[in-house]
Amino acid sequence: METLALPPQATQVGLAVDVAAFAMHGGELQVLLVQRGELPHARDWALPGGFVHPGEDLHEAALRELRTETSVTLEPRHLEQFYTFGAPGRDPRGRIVSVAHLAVLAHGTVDVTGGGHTLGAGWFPAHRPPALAFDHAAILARALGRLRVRLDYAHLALEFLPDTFTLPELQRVHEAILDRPLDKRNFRKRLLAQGLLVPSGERRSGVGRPAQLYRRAKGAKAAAL
Amino acid sequence: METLALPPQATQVGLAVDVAAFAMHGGELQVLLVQRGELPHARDWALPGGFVHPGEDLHEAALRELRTETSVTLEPRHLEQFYTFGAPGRDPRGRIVSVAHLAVLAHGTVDVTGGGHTLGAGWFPAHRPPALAFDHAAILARALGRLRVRLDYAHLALEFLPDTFTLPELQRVHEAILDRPLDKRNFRKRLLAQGLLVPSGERRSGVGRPAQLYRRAKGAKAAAL
DNA sequence: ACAAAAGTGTTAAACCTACACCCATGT
DNA sequence: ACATGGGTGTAGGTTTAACACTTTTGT
Repeated sequence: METLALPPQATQVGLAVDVAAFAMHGGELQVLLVQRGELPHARDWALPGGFVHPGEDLHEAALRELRTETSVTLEPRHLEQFYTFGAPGRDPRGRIVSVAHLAVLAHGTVDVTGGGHTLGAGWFPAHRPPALAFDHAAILARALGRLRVRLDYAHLALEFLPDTFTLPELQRVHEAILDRPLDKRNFRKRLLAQGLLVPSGERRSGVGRPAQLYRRAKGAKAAAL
Repeated sequence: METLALPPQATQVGLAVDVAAFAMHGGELQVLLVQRGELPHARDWALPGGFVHPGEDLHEAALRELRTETSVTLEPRHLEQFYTFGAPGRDPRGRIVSVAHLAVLAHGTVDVTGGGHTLGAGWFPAHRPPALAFDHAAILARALGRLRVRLDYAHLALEFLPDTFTLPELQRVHEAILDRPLDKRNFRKRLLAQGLLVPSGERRSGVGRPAQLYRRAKGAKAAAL
């Protein structure tokens, strides 16, 4: 079987992955961007990404690009392919098809620096990003849409937080992703009714009344897509 | 810009599209399959698909493969990319990445014959398909999942029917996609409450009381994804 | 007249939304 | 004591699910 040849009509294209990686910082939803060091679009900001290696899975490639183009070394809490961008003119270097991925990074993934052939890396407000290279603005917009859908559905909001967290913190994650305020009482009722959260100790924040800490209930895994 | 070269690390892969095309026949949800005429998997059934041409959009490629591998000449009523399959070992001929598409064909698209290098084409029960080539069983399973999600959401069920249709016919589409029975009264209430359907003339079916015909309300376009 | 499929309403439970005040802590 | 943010309940409207009989036609 290994000896079968590709048929002649098989278009060869460059295969890339791009990653829209999100995290919460300062109560805001932020997206991780890198500053390109090479043409085309040198010095422009872009989503981390690059070419898939031979024999490498798409998922692995996305993980690798995240690690090598930024200083992020921990595994993302969530990584999911969400759309493939393949319009013929999208990259001036030729036919390059990019499989876009959505990643959620653990809380505390703050320090990012460039790696590989990037000039730097940084966090930017996900809903108000700077100008982006290629068609990355469209990719980011679609990533945000997918993130919104996943909120209800799976328990993806928890992946933005440490193992233990307070309900107000979780609410801020939801609000940041939806980009609108939510009612505190209704939010609590809904989340606690789902039975995925169990209380633990107590905690004092810097200011105000201390909040109850929760962790995800054992045996609560994210729903299938 | 056109003169920029692909960087050396750009893996070249074969780029393909596969199409899971659905229609209703005999009250059942059916999927369109072709019988392969070439190695690998000669004589096995597979989703229609093939290599993207240079300069061709993914969407166009999916339309073309549908036309040339089967006798389907009308535009699909719906065509949407839903997932990209790129595991290194999925095709014995080498690294081939397939962007999978979901299509809905108009009611009455019955006669299908093979084209191109296929031995034939035919309709099969979508929920109980025959053995399929490559990883096409996984592709089909995911297509069915997406179809289910789109039911609620957009008004995709209407695309399975002719311009005018009865409510029991529409209900059968929903039931076929969900693969479970629905309550007649609740179904009607829900659908009519959406205000997307307007009644027209009357119609007699072969047997039993004739059913009211409906058409989609003017100005009701499918919701965005 | 009978067989076959279309059509029709009500009720209970669950869910969603809006809304305002008291509580526990640090300074 | 006061500023800060955490925590709590209720009522109205909407949505969902379960459920059985009558109507219209063709044979």
